[in-house]
Amino acid sequence: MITIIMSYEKIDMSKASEMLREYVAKNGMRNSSQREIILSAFLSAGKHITVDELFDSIKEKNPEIGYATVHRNLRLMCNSGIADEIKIGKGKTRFEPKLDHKHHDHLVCLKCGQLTEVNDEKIEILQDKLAQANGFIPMRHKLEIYGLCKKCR
Amino acid sequence: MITIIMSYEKIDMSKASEMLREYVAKNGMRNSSQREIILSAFLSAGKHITVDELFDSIKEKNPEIGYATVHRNLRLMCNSGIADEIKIGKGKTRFEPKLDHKHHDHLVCLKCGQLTEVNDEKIEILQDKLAQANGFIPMRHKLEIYGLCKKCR
DNA sequence: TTTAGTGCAAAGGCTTTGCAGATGT
DNA sequence: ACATCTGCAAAGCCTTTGCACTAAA
Repeated sequence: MITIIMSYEKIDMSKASEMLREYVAKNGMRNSSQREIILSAFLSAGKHITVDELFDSIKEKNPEIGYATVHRNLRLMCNSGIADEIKIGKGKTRFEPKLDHKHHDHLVCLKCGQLTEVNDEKIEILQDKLAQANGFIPMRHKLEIYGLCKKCR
Repeated sequence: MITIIMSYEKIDMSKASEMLREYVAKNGMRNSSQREIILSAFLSAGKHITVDELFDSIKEKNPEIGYATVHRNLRLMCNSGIADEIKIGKGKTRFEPKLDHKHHDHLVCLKCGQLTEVNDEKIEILQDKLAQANGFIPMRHKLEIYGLCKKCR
């Protein structure tokens, strides 16, 4: 079955917040008000966001938060399993929420740059087989299909 | 059918050279001895190579060739269809010969970083279907499977 | 000759880090 | 109090560019 995911499901903020606290506690780290602001801004961004974009969106209400802090916390979120880092083509590194957000692949429009999330179980299964046929233990994967989107075709 | 490509087929140097000359001629560009040296070094490198690695390998015999020239010519080769740029994970940009080298996907070992090239027709077909089901015209794609290779499992 | 290519060094763009001061615990 | 986190600025790292010079055509 092919599933097309056009936009994010609502992210469970309290669960994400809890996961982050847990990770922070386990690793002898501390909480901070900035971290919560960044987490909240990231989860409500609702798209594949760059560090700059997130920084800018936070700057509006919290101009005291620095770029490095945003960057460091984004990395922390990746480590704690809340966020995923995606690098597509020559574009900047982007981040997306991982929690309550199933694995998916990306359709990338070469004209307008639109990112659409898609998923196909059959492909997932074949990918695992392909890896195993080469004595490889697959753990995760990344599929990007480049072309022209509905609007640009 | 699953095809596992462990290493490069022999690259046809004269054909690549010809293609490059053609591209150069069409675009009102000129030839240069450096370009031929870089092309030759690139084609005989026989692996996914970074600009630095290529630069270093050329430096041995031709220390007068600059980094920028290697970089510029690598880009030129991409534009002329001889090379492909690949960006995997957080690693540096790598380049690989495209000519006489079929489309393939990559298995990336998370432990040792080994890159293995693989291909599966069925996946290719499903990918096109997946894209089309979303009104998308697929043109090319990139699949990377991360995990543990034979040696590291 | 004319103009693209080269080599050097410097500038860009993004990511990461050092450090002094602020802040959780 | 003590170690982490923050904010700033500076450093890194890789890629790209400006410019005077070299060399194809």
